[in-house]
Amino acid sequence: MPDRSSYYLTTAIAYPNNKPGLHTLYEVIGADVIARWHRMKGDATRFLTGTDEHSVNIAQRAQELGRDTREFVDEMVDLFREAEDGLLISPDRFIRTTDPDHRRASQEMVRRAYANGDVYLGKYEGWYCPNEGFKAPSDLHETADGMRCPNHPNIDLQWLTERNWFFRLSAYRDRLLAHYEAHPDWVQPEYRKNEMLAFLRQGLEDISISRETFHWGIPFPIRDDGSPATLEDGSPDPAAGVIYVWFDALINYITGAGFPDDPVAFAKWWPADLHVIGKDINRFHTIIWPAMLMSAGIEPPKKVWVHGWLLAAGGDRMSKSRGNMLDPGDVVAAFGADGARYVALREVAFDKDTEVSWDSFVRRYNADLANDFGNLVNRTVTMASRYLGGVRPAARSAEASELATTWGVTLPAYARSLEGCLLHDALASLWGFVGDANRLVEAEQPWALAKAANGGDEAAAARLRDVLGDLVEACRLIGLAAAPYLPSIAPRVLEQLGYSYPYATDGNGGPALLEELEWGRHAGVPGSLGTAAPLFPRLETEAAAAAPAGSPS
RNA sequence: GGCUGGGUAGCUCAGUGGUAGAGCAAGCGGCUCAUAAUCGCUAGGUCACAGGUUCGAAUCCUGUCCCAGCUACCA
Repeated sequence: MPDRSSYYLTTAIAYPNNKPGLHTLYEVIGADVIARWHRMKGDATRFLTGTDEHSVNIAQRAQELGRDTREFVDEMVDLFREAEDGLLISPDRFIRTTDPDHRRASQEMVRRAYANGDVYLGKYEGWYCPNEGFKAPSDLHETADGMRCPNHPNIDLQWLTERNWFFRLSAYRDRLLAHYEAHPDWVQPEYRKNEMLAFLRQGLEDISISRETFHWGIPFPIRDDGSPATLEDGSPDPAAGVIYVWFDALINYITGAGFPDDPVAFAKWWPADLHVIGKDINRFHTIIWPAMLMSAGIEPPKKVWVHGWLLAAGGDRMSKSRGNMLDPGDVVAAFGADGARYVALREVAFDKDTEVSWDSFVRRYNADLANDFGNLVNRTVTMASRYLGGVRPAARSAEASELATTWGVTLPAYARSLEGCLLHDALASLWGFVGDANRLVEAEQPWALAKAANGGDEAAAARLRDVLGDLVEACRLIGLAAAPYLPSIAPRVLEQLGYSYPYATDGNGGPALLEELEWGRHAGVPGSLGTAAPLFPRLETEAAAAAPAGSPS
């Protein structure tokens, strides 16, 4: 047997300065679906998600609240983990940039870049807010009194120069362009790649990678003279400053693969197969990050997928401060974890921004999950139980069943979309098949066949078994195929159909999914149907589905 | 400002030269196995606006208006 192929994917790590909204977790839900798909296919899969905790804003926020920074982030990180648990996110590791191995990885990357001649001492100049540190000009207002910080308009800003270490990003322009040329699909969707190519062609400036005005960060491992920045007692020398948060944040992806402590694991997982990121951090991932890796003699990731955002009604960006975000807890409470995952990924295109609302989620849930799929399973199990005495009917052969023919088209389209990160298109393909199954019920009218069979019509009895067998098989296939999206409902579908569910709760173990998704895979296996029970209770649009206060409507 | 993409049915969107499409929502009808579910039918658009090319334009060209993204150190 050949080794299982490995698949390593990551999300961006979130900065935990607040309770996460659904728009933040959307990316993680999408990545989780991809991770589960690969696990079920039988790939050795590693899925990394986590938090980016070294931003000056985090330290600032903790200070405002009068809290110890570490204690504050621990609490915020718990909120993230709870929200992810509620959505059945299944990371193989939840990485925190405050983890000790990440400190080692970040310092090692600085050392390697330094050894390679790509790190040098320079100075960083800019407007400095005494309360917040250096501010980008784009974050400031120019007034008659000079430049002002929007958060502290009464304080005079200072033009300061700080000693900084710089990374020689400018040296990597041509190598990056060559990389883009050699790997034309490495940044997707295409228009996101083109934006970065345009940026590259303008030329690159070096970037600062250290800070010395605050100490919430990973200690910079090198002194001005190149010697290790370690004090006699082995502790880091605070005078050396800290690694700038962006440089350390990106490195989480290799820390999570075993760098530098575990070369065997690292060789297995790296380069990553997929980074799923938001459009706001494209440049960091597709220009700075590959240059950092090149400098350290490490291959760039194979693919970066840049997803869009959930927008509130009117096209506004969702945020806590705007008061228009969807609380994942509310969404899970109303739709269930599976329903929340489904509506988010079905309503929002994974390759661009989409406007969503509580109402659009309710409509989608009712139409696709309660009415189409949930009801299909319910009517199938009910009819088969009633008409056939609880014995599970076998599907017809693939040659004899029109549903099998349709499935032969549906599954490849579904798999192609999913593996191409078009997670919404994948669901659209699969739900087309749900409609085919519902139409078969109307065309065959099993209740009429049952009546005829009761009257002694042998042909009708045979046809009844065939039709219901096909429908049971269709439900099995849909339930299994949708399992990455509906991880807790899929086992219940199989159970109602009288099948055991062979995968663990994270999708690992069990037979290769694509084999299980062959029409009639278990047609010869006798079994009894389970009990029909609604999988997705319908939400009434007026009472039960009322949007929680504060949600965009 | 520059570059790129977009403005199509109430909603979300597909459709790159040949008589406007899907899903949802709405109305009507059928069926009864089912979560008032399902199946069928109907209605609904001067395809942002104005010119132009063409036998013919949502689709190509020009201009205008509007929206979004990119245009480097908040992350």
